[in-house]
Amino acid sequence: MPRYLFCLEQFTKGASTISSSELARLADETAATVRKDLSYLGSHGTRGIGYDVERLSDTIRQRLGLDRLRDLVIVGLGHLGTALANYGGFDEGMFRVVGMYDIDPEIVGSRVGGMVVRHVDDMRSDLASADCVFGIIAVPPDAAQEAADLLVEAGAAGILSFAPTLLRVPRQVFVRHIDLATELHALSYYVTERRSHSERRAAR
Amino acid sequence: MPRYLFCLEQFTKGASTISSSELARLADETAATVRKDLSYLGSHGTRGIGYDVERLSDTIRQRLGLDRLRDLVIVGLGHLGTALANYGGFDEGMFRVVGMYDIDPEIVGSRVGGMVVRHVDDMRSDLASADCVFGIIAVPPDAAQEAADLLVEAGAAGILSFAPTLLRVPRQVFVRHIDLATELHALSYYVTERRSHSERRAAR
DNA sequence: TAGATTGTTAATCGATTAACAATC
DNA sequence: TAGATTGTTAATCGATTAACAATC
Repeated sequence: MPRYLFCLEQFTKGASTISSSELARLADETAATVRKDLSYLGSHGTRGIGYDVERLSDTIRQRLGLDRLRDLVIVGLGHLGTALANYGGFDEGMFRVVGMYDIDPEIVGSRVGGMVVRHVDDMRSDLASADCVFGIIAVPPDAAQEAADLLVEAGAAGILSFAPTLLRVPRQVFVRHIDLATELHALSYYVTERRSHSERRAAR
Repeated sequence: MPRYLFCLEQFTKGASTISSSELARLADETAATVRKDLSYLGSHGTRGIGYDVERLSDTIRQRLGLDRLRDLVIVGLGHLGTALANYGGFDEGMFRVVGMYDIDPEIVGSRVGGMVVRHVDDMRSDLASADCVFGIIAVPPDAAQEAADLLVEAGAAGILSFAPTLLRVPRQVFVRHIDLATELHALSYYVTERRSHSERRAAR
């Protein structure tokens, strides 16, 4: 579902309406699946015409809980954290960075993207009044679990981790995990699969 | 499948054997599914004991085409590209960075992680003799399509893109796409879902 | 032998697809 | 009216699960 939204946002530059087959092509799906998924949203397209891009985007955003602003904190302001902090897509996407934390004295106190990096020890009190905060972990592997613990203590509702480490967190905290090695493995898998397919085809 | 490998690698510090239920817990799966998936690999566990961690890892790696070294190039050496270049997990994971490319004169010629960044125009000739190369795109959104085109021309077999842009590439090139906004959307979705669940539960 | 855990079958469940009436 | 495209049903396909014999 986030993928549909992503494709729609890419597409906005074009027409104001999109058909299920067009969206399917963009999202690498079949038209039938797209229609099924969208009808599940209770969303209303127009027969003979397609879906209103703007209206559909709004409906999906609402469904994803993106109708109100979400607060983000970034833990770890090395190269990765800095890159994430400077990522522009937050504004449109209904996220805003409300805090940046590090443990390195050289980094704490410096400015990244117009915001002063604070010490991780300040996180808990900083976020005491926040309602629903998402944490992004961009620290070295050894520090990832500690960062997760701090985020949990500070009341984070969800964590997005870029560290190649399995995190132990209470069940009520959602964790998503982006691991470069895993992504490369997946890529390698597809390429290997396809190659052996064409080899088999060539052998016939 | 890459996820199993990831979990196994995390686990290695412990015992030399792992049961389907343990692996299931780590990978957020059911024991039955794990056994089904692994049996599909033709892998052999031992009844009453479990799976040999080392042997299982090797089997999965082989299946993923990770039995031989894969070459990587990184396009875009800003903060994100630099973070990726310094990522340590390549060595164990059977990937190695063979080239770094940028277009900015301030970056071209500098050293990142012990390797000199070259100009994107050099990529094609640099990779002429390479067999199976994966490209990582870590450039700003506007430059992503251009980077993809260059990688395709240079003969990349797969592309991992961190740019929030839909890429047009020939069908034979595999693309994986990591978009921060999409990940956050997914996180937001789960949290929203769960919250409305517990509200419903509370309402009863 | 007793306990543990795999490998695999059969049953269930859910997701995808084809197809077409509804309708703009 | 003719063409296009949705929304939805019914059929198919695949994935997950339960369960248990096999066996270490």
